[in-house]
Amino acid sequence: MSPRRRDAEGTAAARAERRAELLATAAEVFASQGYSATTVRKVADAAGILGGSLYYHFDSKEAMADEILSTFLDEMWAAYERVLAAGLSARDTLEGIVAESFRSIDRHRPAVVIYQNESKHLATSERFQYLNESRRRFQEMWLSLLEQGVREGAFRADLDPGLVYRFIRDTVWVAANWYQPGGRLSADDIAKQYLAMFLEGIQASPPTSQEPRTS
Amino acid sequence: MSPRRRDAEGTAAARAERRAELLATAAEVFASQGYSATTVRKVADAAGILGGSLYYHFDSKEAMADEILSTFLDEMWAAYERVLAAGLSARDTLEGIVAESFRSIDRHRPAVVIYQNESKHLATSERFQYLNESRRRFQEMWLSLLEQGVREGAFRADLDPGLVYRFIRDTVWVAANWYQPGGRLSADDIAKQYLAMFLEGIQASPPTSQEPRTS
Amino acid sequence: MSPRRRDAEGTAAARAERRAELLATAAEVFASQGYSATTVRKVADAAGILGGSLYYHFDSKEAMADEILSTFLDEMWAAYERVLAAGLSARDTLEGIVAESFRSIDRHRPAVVIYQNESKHLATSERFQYLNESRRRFQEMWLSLLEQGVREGAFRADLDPGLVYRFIRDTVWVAANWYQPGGRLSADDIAKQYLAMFLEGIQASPPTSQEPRTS
Amino acid sequence: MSPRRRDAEGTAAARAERRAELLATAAEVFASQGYSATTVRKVADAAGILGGSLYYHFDSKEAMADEILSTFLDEMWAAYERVLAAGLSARDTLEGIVAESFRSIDRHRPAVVIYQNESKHLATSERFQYLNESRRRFQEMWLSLLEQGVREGAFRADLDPGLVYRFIRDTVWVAANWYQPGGRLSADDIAKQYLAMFLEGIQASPPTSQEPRTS
DNA sequence: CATGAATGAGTGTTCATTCAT
DNA sequence: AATGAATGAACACTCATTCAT
Repeated sequence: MSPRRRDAEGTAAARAERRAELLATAAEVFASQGYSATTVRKVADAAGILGGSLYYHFDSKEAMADEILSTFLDEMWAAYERVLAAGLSARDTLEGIVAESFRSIDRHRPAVVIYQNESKHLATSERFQYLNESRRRFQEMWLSLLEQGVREGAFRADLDPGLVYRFIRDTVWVAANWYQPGGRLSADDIAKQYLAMFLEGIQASPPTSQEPRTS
Repeated sequence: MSPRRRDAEGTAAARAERRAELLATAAEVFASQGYSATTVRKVADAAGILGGSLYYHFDSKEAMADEILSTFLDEMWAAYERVLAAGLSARDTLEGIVAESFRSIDRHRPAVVIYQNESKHLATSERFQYLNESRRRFQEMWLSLLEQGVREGAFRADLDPGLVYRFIRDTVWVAANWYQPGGRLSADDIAKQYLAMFLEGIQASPPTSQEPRTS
Repeated sequence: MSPRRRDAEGTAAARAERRAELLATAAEVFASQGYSATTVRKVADAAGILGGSLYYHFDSKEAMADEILSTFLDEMWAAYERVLAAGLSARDTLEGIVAESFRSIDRHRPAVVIYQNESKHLATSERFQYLNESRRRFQEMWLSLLEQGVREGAFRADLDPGLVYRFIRDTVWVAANWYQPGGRLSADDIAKQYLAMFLEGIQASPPTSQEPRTS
Repeated sequence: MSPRRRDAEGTAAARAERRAELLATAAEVFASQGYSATTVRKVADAAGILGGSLYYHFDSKEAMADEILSTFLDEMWAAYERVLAAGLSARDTLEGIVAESFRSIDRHRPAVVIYQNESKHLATSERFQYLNESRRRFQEMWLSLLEQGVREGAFRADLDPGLVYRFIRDTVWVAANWYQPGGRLSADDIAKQYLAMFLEGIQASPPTSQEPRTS
């Protein structure tokens, strides 16, 4: 490797690293204060630079949100695809998807919060159309998964599929608002307990059928 | 009744009515566009008046949000108190609380959306301390209800109470984001299905022992 | 005329008048400092209001330039059309056009300066395409007028028409840079002398033909 | 010649050459986009370097404009002085000055455009006082030349000298805005035709007395 | 009750300039 | 010589708010 080549790589890598740092900071601030309520100066303050300096790295505030969200979504969908490609049962697929979702929250918590809170607003702009597309794809995935589960006899047939879809979707993603990486419960712990609630409910198991209820 | 007196009454009543109208409009816009992203002018446009004219009715944009949220919370807590005062079993209380929550969503959808999306941000200001207090009260209520349920043998004991609390809280409130009063599913329908999911899960019941498996 | 109607007219008229006042101020500043070098605040200062207040009246700095230029061009072309419609000889038409041009300078001096100095720059934006169109129309008018003059034997045939066109165009418009309404020379005075120079040159008349040159 | 010495010479010469290159580029961009509307980055882009790198060669954006204009003016005045020093007739001097002006435009077109469009604005700063001085000197030169011409019977006496001065000055310099070196008309062609217009006008000569009018 | 014009602080963004490398 | 990251002041523009009418 020639010195020149190493230099070029070095600066390109350093640049990418700085971008990533700044994006992480921006994501944190957007998530905690809300995208609209966050000024570019607040982001810059959190990064220890001046407002205008951010524009050396990014074209606009919108561009930062764009990069934060699309990076997160790309990674999330890649993980989902791996699960879906395995051709498991509906139940196992559901477990896999939920587990991956919590892993996404673990790795991209601020991005998930932004996605959750701002995507309705952002999606009105041309640039963020992929948010709408992601939402559609998400819905299709869940509805067909739930349908498959009912067909396989794994899931109850007496529930409205649209409702169940929203129930799971919301519950999983909204958890990003309180989840703390490195906290008492790991992402996998939460996934496990959430799955238990989704699948079996919070009700104590009824006495076995051998002991019929005396009403 | 003297004309003067009638006028005064008429004016006072009309004034209150106008306030309510304007607040409803403001709540709608705040909910759909986000509080920070909503300008006073947008609210005024939606109400068919000019921006400055809102200040005849309200002291500030913040005052509008305040009145929207506190009205909603007051009514919600009154309903919760009625349920809690009945001294029912944990299971029945849970049903009652969830049902009342969906009734709140039905009656105050925009307020609930604002509460959901903006309260973290708003609660940093002195004026909105009651949001923090409401959150605390909410948490206490749920934790003691869940504990009671476990004691009564109604709820599973193997789940983290804090997690279950957040699970239910989030799932219920986030529904305000998609619920449409007068839509296909009524608030009570949704409450019923959500309760079914909370309590029994989405998994199909295993075959009962009366229908023995043919091995 | 009902009071209501008079009120409506009154406020509409007052509004239009205020706009015109502010536009005149803006034109003055744009003309004297250059459009790009003029900040919105400078315009506002000159108008005795704050920077932001201009946006109650105009959408943008560009919108002000637009209104200034299009108002001027509309009036100028209307005047030109009146001259052209009279069907005069080329010489008389030229006199009329030049006279109208100096009247335009008299009435819209700042607008003419802006047109002269900034139109190349502004015309790159979609909004100002009419500047290009006006330039084309202007060129066509002059070229056909000069051609007509040559045909009629009124103008010399040994000059490059494109050159003569630019010569006259530039000389007339650039005068806006130093012309002062109410100064020593009136717009009509200047028009008369400019016409003398265009037509007959600055050279002293040669001795009459009765005294043929002895070379 | 020691290597050290050759290096030093090479460096100094190369440095001067690079400056000249960069100044030519800057002049081009300033002329085509306007000084205020031109960012340092645009100049650097046109030169194929980064914005900050220009500051190795020049102290500031203003310094570039300064060097461009003063170089042009120095050369122009040197040429004018040569013409004036020849002690010719007013008519021949005028021809010489106009011809030199078009040669200046040919050699320094961008500088002339900048001078034409920006000098009023730049001349407000201390650094550019020489622009005002040049203007004064220019005016004196022309006024005395015109006066001489009238005295000599070469120029008409019925025209306002100030007006004629401005007429010629503007017409000559403004031509820099459309002149293209290497175009259809050379600088000398244009000078010749402009002189014809200045001196004799664009009007066809009246029929000579040998061809008497038939009344 | 509402309007219309204004305020003034603040927003996202630009840009001339600096400087360590 | 040139880069790349940063500065800091300024810019066009927005917006919650005020107030005379």
